Amino acid sequence: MGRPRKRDLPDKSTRDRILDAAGELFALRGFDATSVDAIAERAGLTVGALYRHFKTKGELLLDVIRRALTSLPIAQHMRGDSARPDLLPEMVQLYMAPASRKLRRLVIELHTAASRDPRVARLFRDFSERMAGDTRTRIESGLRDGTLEPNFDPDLSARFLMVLIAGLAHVDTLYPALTGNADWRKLVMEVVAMLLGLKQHRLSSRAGDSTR
Amino acid sequence: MGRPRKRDLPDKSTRDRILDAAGELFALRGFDATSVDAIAERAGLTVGALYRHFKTKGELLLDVIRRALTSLPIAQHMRGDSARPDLLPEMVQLYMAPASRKLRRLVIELHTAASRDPRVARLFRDFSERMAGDTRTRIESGLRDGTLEPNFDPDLSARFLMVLIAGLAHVDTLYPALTGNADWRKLVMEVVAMLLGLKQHRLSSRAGDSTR
Amino acid sequence: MGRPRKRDLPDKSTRDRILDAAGELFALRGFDATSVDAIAERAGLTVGALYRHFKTKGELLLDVIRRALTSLPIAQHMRGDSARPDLLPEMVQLYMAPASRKLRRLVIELHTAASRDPRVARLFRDFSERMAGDTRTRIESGLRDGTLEPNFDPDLSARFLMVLIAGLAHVDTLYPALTGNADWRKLVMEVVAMLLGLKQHRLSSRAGDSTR
Amino acid sequence: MGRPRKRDLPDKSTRDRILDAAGELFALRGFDATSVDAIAERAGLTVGALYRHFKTKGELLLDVIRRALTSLPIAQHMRGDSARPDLLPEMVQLYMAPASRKLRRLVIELHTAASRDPRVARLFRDFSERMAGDTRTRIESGLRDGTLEPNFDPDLSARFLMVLIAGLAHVDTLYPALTGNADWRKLVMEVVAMLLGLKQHRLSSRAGDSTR
DNA sequence: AATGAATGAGGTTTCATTCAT
DNA sequence: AATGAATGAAACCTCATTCAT
Repeated sequence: MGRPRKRDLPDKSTRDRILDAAGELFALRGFDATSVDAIAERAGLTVGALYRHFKTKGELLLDVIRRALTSLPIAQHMRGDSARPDLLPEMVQLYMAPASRKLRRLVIELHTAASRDPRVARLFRDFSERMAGDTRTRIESGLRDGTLEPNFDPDLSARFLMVLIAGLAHVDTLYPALTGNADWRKLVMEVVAMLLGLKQHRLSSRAGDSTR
Repeated sequence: MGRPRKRDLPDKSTRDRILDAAGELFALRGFDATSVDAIAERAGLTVGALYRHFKTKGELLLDVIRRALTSLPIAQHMRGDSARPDLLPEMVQLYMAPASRKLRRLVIELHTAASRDPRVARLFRDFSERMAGDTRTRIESGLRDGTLEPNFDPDLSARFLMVLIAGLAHVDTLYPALTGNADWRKLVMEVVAMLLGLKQHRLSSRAGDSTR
Repeated sequence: MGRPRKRDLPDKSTRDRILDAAGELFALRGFDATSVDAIAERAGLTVGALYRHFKTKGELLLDVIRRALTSLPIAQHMRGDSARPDLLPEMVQLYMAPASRKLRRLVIELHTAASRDPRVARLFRDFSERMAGDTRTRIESGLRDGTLEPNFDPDLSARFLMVLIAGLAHVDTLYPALTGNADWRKLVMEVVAMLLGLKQHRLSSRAGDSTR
Repeated sequence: MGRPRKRDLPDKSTRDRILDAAGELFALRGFDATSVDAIAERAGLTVGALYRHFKTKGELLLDVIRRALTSLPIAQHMRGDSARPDLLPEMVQLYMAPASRKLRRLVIELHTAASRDPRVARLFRDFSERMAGDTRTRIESGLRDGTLEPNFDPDLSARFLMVLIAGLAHVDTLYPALTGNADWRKLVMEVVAMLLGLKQHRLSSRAGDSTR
């Protein structure tokens, strides 16, 4: 009882260790199926300590998501030069990679959490809006410098991209085989390119067109 | 204790009443957050009665999903003449309608359940494969009779459509305003048309293309 | 619903079929662990029917035991000529046989039930008294005709025999290997013989004595 | 909700309090008929607390029995000098005393539990073997130093003693009056003495023999 | 800042019993 | 005499949360 006798020095802050643990478990088993004890154990401490850092399990979820939304590879990626529209296809590419499986899992959990808890929903909507805005800016920038020839309204295209990403999160559940299928990834990239009006891609799409 | 004296005649079978109640609640609050008591109460029974019809809560979920997968408007829709590829856009249209909100909610719950329970995952994958197969057949049929000029492999296109539908389920969470936006629906339909190679749509897409 | 459409003619009375089923299950799994549904199913009918024959599960246990106490091989055996004391060792012999395992199991269940339910306890005590009385009569009869030379009070010897039988019921749990061990059975028989003062046995006991 | 503000200091460890409570109730009403709530209440806790100490009710039974088997007066008694065979009759004497009623009750419960749960059966068989081995050692020791002149194989005699003890556990159910009967106890002791080949007892037995 | 035993409410499941048919 | 759906109470167990240490 009392403070721990010693312990391998925790290079990360306790708070971060908890957020990491919770994030992994929420993504793995879902919010409801993850017990506070399990989180504490994975973080290397006990419930009591956890409750010194987070008021309730719900708050913890909120913080996990808050952090995920900013540290998500997608979000990170987008923080780059907002004038470069070519980062958009790159981001989708990255997101579809077999290695991003855990990321896709977390996105699903995020959506689920948002559909349950209004506070999460709020956070999530704000994030989604920011993402849509950023994407729109990139499209418009591409339009100005002639890199893109968009077929559709940039705002709606941007939102479509986000919806598509939401759908792609479910690929592992729907068609597990697709993750490793190069043709599949190519198809998705074509659609993205068509959506943005990316020039060289449209050509490649035409080419594919004529061969059939 | 024991049997009740009588009761207002339940026109539907008890089993169906339970499945209805469970379906609604699962869609509304999710599997974990729905208590067996709540289901029983909504079905107008006691828990004990529920357990005479379903071995466990998990089995109940399985049966709810089984039924949903066959009675889902989408599935129903697809049961029509398999030679008519124009049903595909129609189906997507229907799915995006504001009125289908509950349906989209259930689809999310389905995905979540599938990512938790391997048995649900199995059921779901089978269903998804069937849907993909059916869609592919329609595309190929359109290719033969000249209605479609697909740009891509019909099988992959079919799967993309399913992934897109999964994504569209999240529209209410991501961008609630889109549901009522006609331009948005038009954009989605264009993408679908492009995917299938639906002739007139491709032209309209081209047209939009040239105006910008 | 209603009466059954037909069924394989039940040669035994329904009541007996229920008692048989209950007896087997009680012996197998114990009273508490046996559900009324299981009994009904094994008897080839449904709960409702069972409850037409027995008021409660407790009453059913009582009747099972009542019947067991009269139809038990032991009891049957004892019904023979009450002047023949040699039936006593025979009975013990029979009781120890590997084939009587189920019987021993039921005896344990009986004891357990008696230690739980005062009504069963009453029934059981009456039965035990009868058995002790019968045994005492046999011993006294042997004493009169010179077959036996009892070392102890016949009444106490008789009771000791019953206690020993209770203990022997636990052999399968305590030392499963003993059931098939001839030396073991011989030892028990020696003790029984010594208890009753059975003449030839005492000699054989003496013989064994001297060889060691 | 949450932890209570304080409480009368529980001198015993919580774990022990639970084991005590469970032991008493199991002996009193049997395993099945004892609810976890009842145990918790008797131990002065809530169920939740109980479950922090024992994984399931079954594990609790196992631990109760484990503790009983080592702390049982019988087992304690036997831990004494293993060269003193005279402890055996003493132990039986103690076991038959009216005051040992609860002990006998627990022994029955033990047997019942063993016949239900294979894990309990295992524990119990190990214990029984140990007891038999110890008893045999004592008999052989008595044989060497001339205190005993066993009539039978020491190993079988030892096992018979254990079976007899199992039977004696049922005395309260079979013939409640015997517990207080000195003649009865004398008879049992004679049989034990005869079994072990205890010299003076054999003589007294012989003596009784000749007077009849 | 951390421990971990304890609470209390709620979850899923089982089951003896009843009663309309 | 039989069916079997339904009841309601109680069983076992889990878990977020608190608090003395």
